[in-house]
Amino acid sequence: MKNYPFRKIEKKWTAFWLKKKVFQPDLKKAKNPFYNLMMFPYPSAEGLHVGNMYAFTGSDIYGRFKRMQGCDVFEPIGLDGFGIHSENYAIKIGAHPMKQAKKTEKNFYRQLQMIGNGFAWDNRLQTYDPEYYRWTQWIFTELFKAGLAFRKKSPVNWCPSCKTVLADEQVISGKCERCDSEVVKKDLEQWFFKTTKYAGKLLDNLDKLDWSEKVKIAQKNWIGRSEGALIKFSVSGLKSPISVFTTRPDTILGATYLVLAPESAVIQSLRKKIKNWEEVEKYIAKSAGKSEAERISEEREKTGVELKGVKAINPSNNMEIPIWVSDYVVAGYGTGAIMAVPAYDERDFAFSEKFGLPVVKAPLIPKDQAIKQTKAKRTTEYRLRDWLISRQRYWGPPIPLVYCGHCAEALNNLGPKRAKAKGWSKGEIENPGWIPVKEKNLPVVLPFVKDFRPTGSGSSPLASVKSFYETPCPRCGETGHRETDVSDTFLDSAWYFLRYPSVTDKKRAFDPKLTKKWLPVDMYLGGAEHAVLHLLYSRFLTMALKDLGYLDFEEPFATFHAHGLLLRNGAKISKSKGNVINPDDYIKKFGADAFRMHLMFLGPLEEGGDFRDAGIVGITRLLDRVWNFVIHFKPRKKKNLSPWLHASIKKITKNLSDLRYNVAIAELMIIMNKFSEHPDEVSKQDLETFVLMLAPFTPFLSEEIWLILGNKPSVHSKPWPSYEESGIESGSFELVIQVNGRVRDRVEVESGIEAKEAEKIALGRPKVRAFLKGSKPIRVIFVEGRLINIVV
RNA sequence: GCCCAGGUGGCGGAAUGGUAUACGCGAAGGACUUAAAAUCCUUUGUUCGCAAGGACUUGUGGGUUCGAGUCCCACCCUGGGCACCA
Repeated sequence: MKNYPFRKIEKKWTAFWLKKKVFQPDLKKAKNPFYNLMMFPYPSAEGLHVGNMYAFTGSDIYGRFKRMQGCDVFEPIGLDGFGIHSENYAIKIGAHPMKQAKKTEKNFYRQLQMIGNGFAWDNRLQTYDPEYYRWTQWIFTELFKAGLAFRKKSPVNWCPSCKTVLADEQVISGKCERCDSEVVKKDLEQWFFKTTKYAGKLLDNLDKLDWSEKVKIAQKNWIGRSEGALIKFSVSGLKSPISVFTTRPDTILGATYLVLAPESAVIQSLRKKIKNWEEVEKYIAKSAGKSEAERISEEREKTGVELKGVKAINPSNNMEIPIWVSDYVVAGYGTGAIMAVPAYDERDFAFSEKFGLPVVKAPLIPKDQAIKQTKAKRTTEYRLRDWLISRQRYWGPPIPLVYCGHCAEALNNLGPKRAKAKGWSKGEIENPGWIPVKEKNLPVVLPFVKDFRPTGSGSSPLASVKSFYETPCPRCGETGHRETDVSDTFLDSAWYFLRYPSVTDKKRAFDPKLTKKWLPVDMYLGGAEHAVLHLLYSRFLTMALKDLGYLDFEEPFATFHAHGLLLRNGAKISKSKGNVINPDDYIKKFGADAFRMHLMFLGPLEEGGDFRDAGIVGITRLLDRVWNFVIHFKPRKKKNLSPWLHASIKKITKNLSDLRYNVAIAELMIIMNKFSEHPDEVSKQDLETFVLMLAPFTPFLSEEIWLILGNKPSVHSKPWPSYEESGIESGSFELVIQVNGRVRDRVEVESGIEAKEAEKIALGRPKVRAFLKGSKPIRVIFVEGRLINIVV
C-alpha cells in the first residue's frame, strides 16, 4: 500500500484552481447566490492560528457543500489588520506596524492558500488599506451627519497598559479585552456611536434570526431590557425633584431612602444644602479612583455617605426619607438614582444592615395603581451603552472630523434652527465646531509616524504631528484642527462583509446592485466570543445604514453559527501553556486534506474539539486506503449505484446540513470499509458517489481521484449525489424481540410484516419461550420495521 | 448569585422515546518480515461462567412509560457568559 502523494497533488490543484478561478463566482451574473462568510482573522506575525484553521475549514466545508448543491458560492477572505492587536505586536518586536503589516499579509495569504479553502481571491481586502478605510471613514461621517456619532464627556473605561479608552464591550470582567490589564474609570471627552438608539430593535429582531441560541442569549442579556417606571421624589428647597428608575413600583411603600451614584449631577446641585459636604466630596473622589475590579473585589461590601441636611419625600406616603450616596448605584443606568427598598431588594438590604437603616416590610400595592398614585412615567431601560468609538492610538483609521473655531462661532450666531435651514447637518449642530471631511477628500491618510507608540497623555501619537492635524476647515476653509484619535478596530470589522462584493468599486463603499444580490450573508460561521462585540456592532451599523437609505435590510447575517473551542489534550491552547499548534507543521507532515479532516473529526463543530496528535493517523490511514483503492480500481460490469448507498447519502447530506461533520466523516469511513470488504461489488458510480461526498472534506485528494476515475475537473462544481427513499428500503430487516422491554432475541424477517405475523414469529422462538416460562402475554407492542415487545 | 451548554468505554465521540457504546484512537493476540515500521486479520464496557448464557452499566436519587442516554422533578460536578443595571 502506497501513501498518497499529497505534496504533489496539493501543489498541482492549488495552481489549477487559481488559474481556472474555480472558486471565483461571477458576482454580477450569478443565478443562485450564496454568501458563505467566515470571520476574517487578525493577522499576527506568528501566523495563522490552528483555531483559525478549525473555523475556516468548518466554514469552507459548508461552502463546498452548497456549491455542489447548485449554489453560486461566494466565500471571501481578508485581514482585520488594523488595531491594537497588530500594533502591540509591532511594539513588542520593535517594528513599525505599517511595515509589519506587509510582512504578515504575505505570510497569512500564503497560509490561507495552503489550507485548501475555496476562497474568492479577487475579493480579498485589508482593513489598513487606504482604499478600504476610506469607506470606514465615510461611514463615520455619514453617522456623524445623522447625529449618530457624538462627543460627550463622561466616566469611561481606560486601559493603563494600552493607554487608550475602551468600549464597554471590550472590558471583560473589569479587564482589557486585548491585554488583560485592569481597566480604570477616567472622566474624558470622547466620541460615541449611538447604539442605544437601536437597543429595542437589536433585542426584538433576535427572535427572527437563525443564530446559535447561546449567542442570541448573550446579546439579549447584554442589551438587557427592563420595563419599569420613573418616579419623582421631591426634595425640600430644590426646584426639580429627584427622579429614580424602578422595575418594582409596587414596593414603593417600603422605600425608606434614596441612593445616588457618586457621579450623579444631582449631588452637585444639592451642594449648598449638604451639611457634611467635605465628607461627601471625599467619598466621591475615592470611588472615582476605583477600578471596576476594585469595586467588585471588596466582596460587595457596601460603602456610602448620607447627604446630611437634605431629605426627600416618598410620594406614596409623604414620608420624609434620607438621601445617600453610594457606588453600588451605577451612574450610567436609569437616572443614576434609586429608591431603596431594603425589604424587597437584597442589595438595599445589605446596605441597610451596614448603616443601621430601617427595613420596613410595607405591603405591596398593585403596580398600575402605584404608578398612577405617584404620577410616575412608564419607561423601558436598557443595560446597553453607547459605543465608545475613539482610541488614543496610532494604528487605525483617523477619525475624519475637523474642529473649527470659526464654524463654532458661526453656529452660535446662527442658532440651531437657522443652521439647519442653511444645510448644517444634525451632527454639526449638536457638536459645535466639528465638521466632517468631505467624501471627495477621503481617505484621511494615516501618516507614517516614526514614534507611533501610545502616549498615555489622553491623546494619540498623531496629536504631535502638526502637518497632520493642521488643515483647512472643510466648511469655511479657515485653519482647523483635525481630530487626532483613530476609530476602534471593531468599526473596521463591523462592515467588511458589505465591502467584499464591491472591493473593486472606487466610487462607493458598496455597489447597490451587488449588495442587493449578495446580502444579507446567507451563512456566517465564527466564534461565540464575538457575541456582544463584532456581532452586535455589525447589527447596529447595518440598522444605521438602512435608516440612512444605503441598505434595504436591517439584519446583516441571516444565519450565524458559532463554532466551539479547539482544545489540545483537554487544555486551552495558548502561548503561555506552550501548546500552540502551527498548522504549517501539520500540513507539511500530513497534508492539508488530512489535517482538515482530522480537525473536523474531533467532535461536532459547534461544540469544539480536543486536538490530540495521535488521532491523525486514523485519517491518514483512511486517505491512503482511498488512494490505493482508486488507483487499483477496475470496475466490474455492474453500473448502478448499490442500494445500501442511498442511506449513506441521506445520512451524510443531513449531517453536512447540520454541521455535524464528525458524523459525516464516520459514515464515509463506513462506506470505505464496505468497499474494502467487497471490492468486486463496487461499481464506478458507487466510487464516484463516494468521491463526491468526500470532496468538501479533502478537496485536493478528491480532485485528483476524480480525474483518475476518468472525469473532468473540477469535482467541486459537480452536483451533490442524490438518493431515493425507495432505494433505502431493502427486502428484510432485523426484528428485535423484547420481553418486558429487554432484548432477548433478534431475527431477520421480511420488511413490511405486520404485528400478528411478528408476534407469531416471536412466540415461536425458543429463547423467547424460555423467558416467558409458559405465561401468556398481556400486551404486545409492535414497532413497524423495528421491534416487538412482549409484556407478561 | 443569575443565565446557557454539557456529564456515555482507557481516550475523542455515535445514538427520530425503540438493538447503548457507531466511527476513530489506544491496547492485546496473530499473519507477513532476518528484524522493525507499515499493512492485513481477530479481540476489546464491567462482571459471573469452562461454555451456552446471565447480571449490571449513559454524573446521583426519584418519577412518567410496554420501553428512558433521550421526557419530568430534585441534587452533584465541569465548561462558558453576565455580574451591585434597581
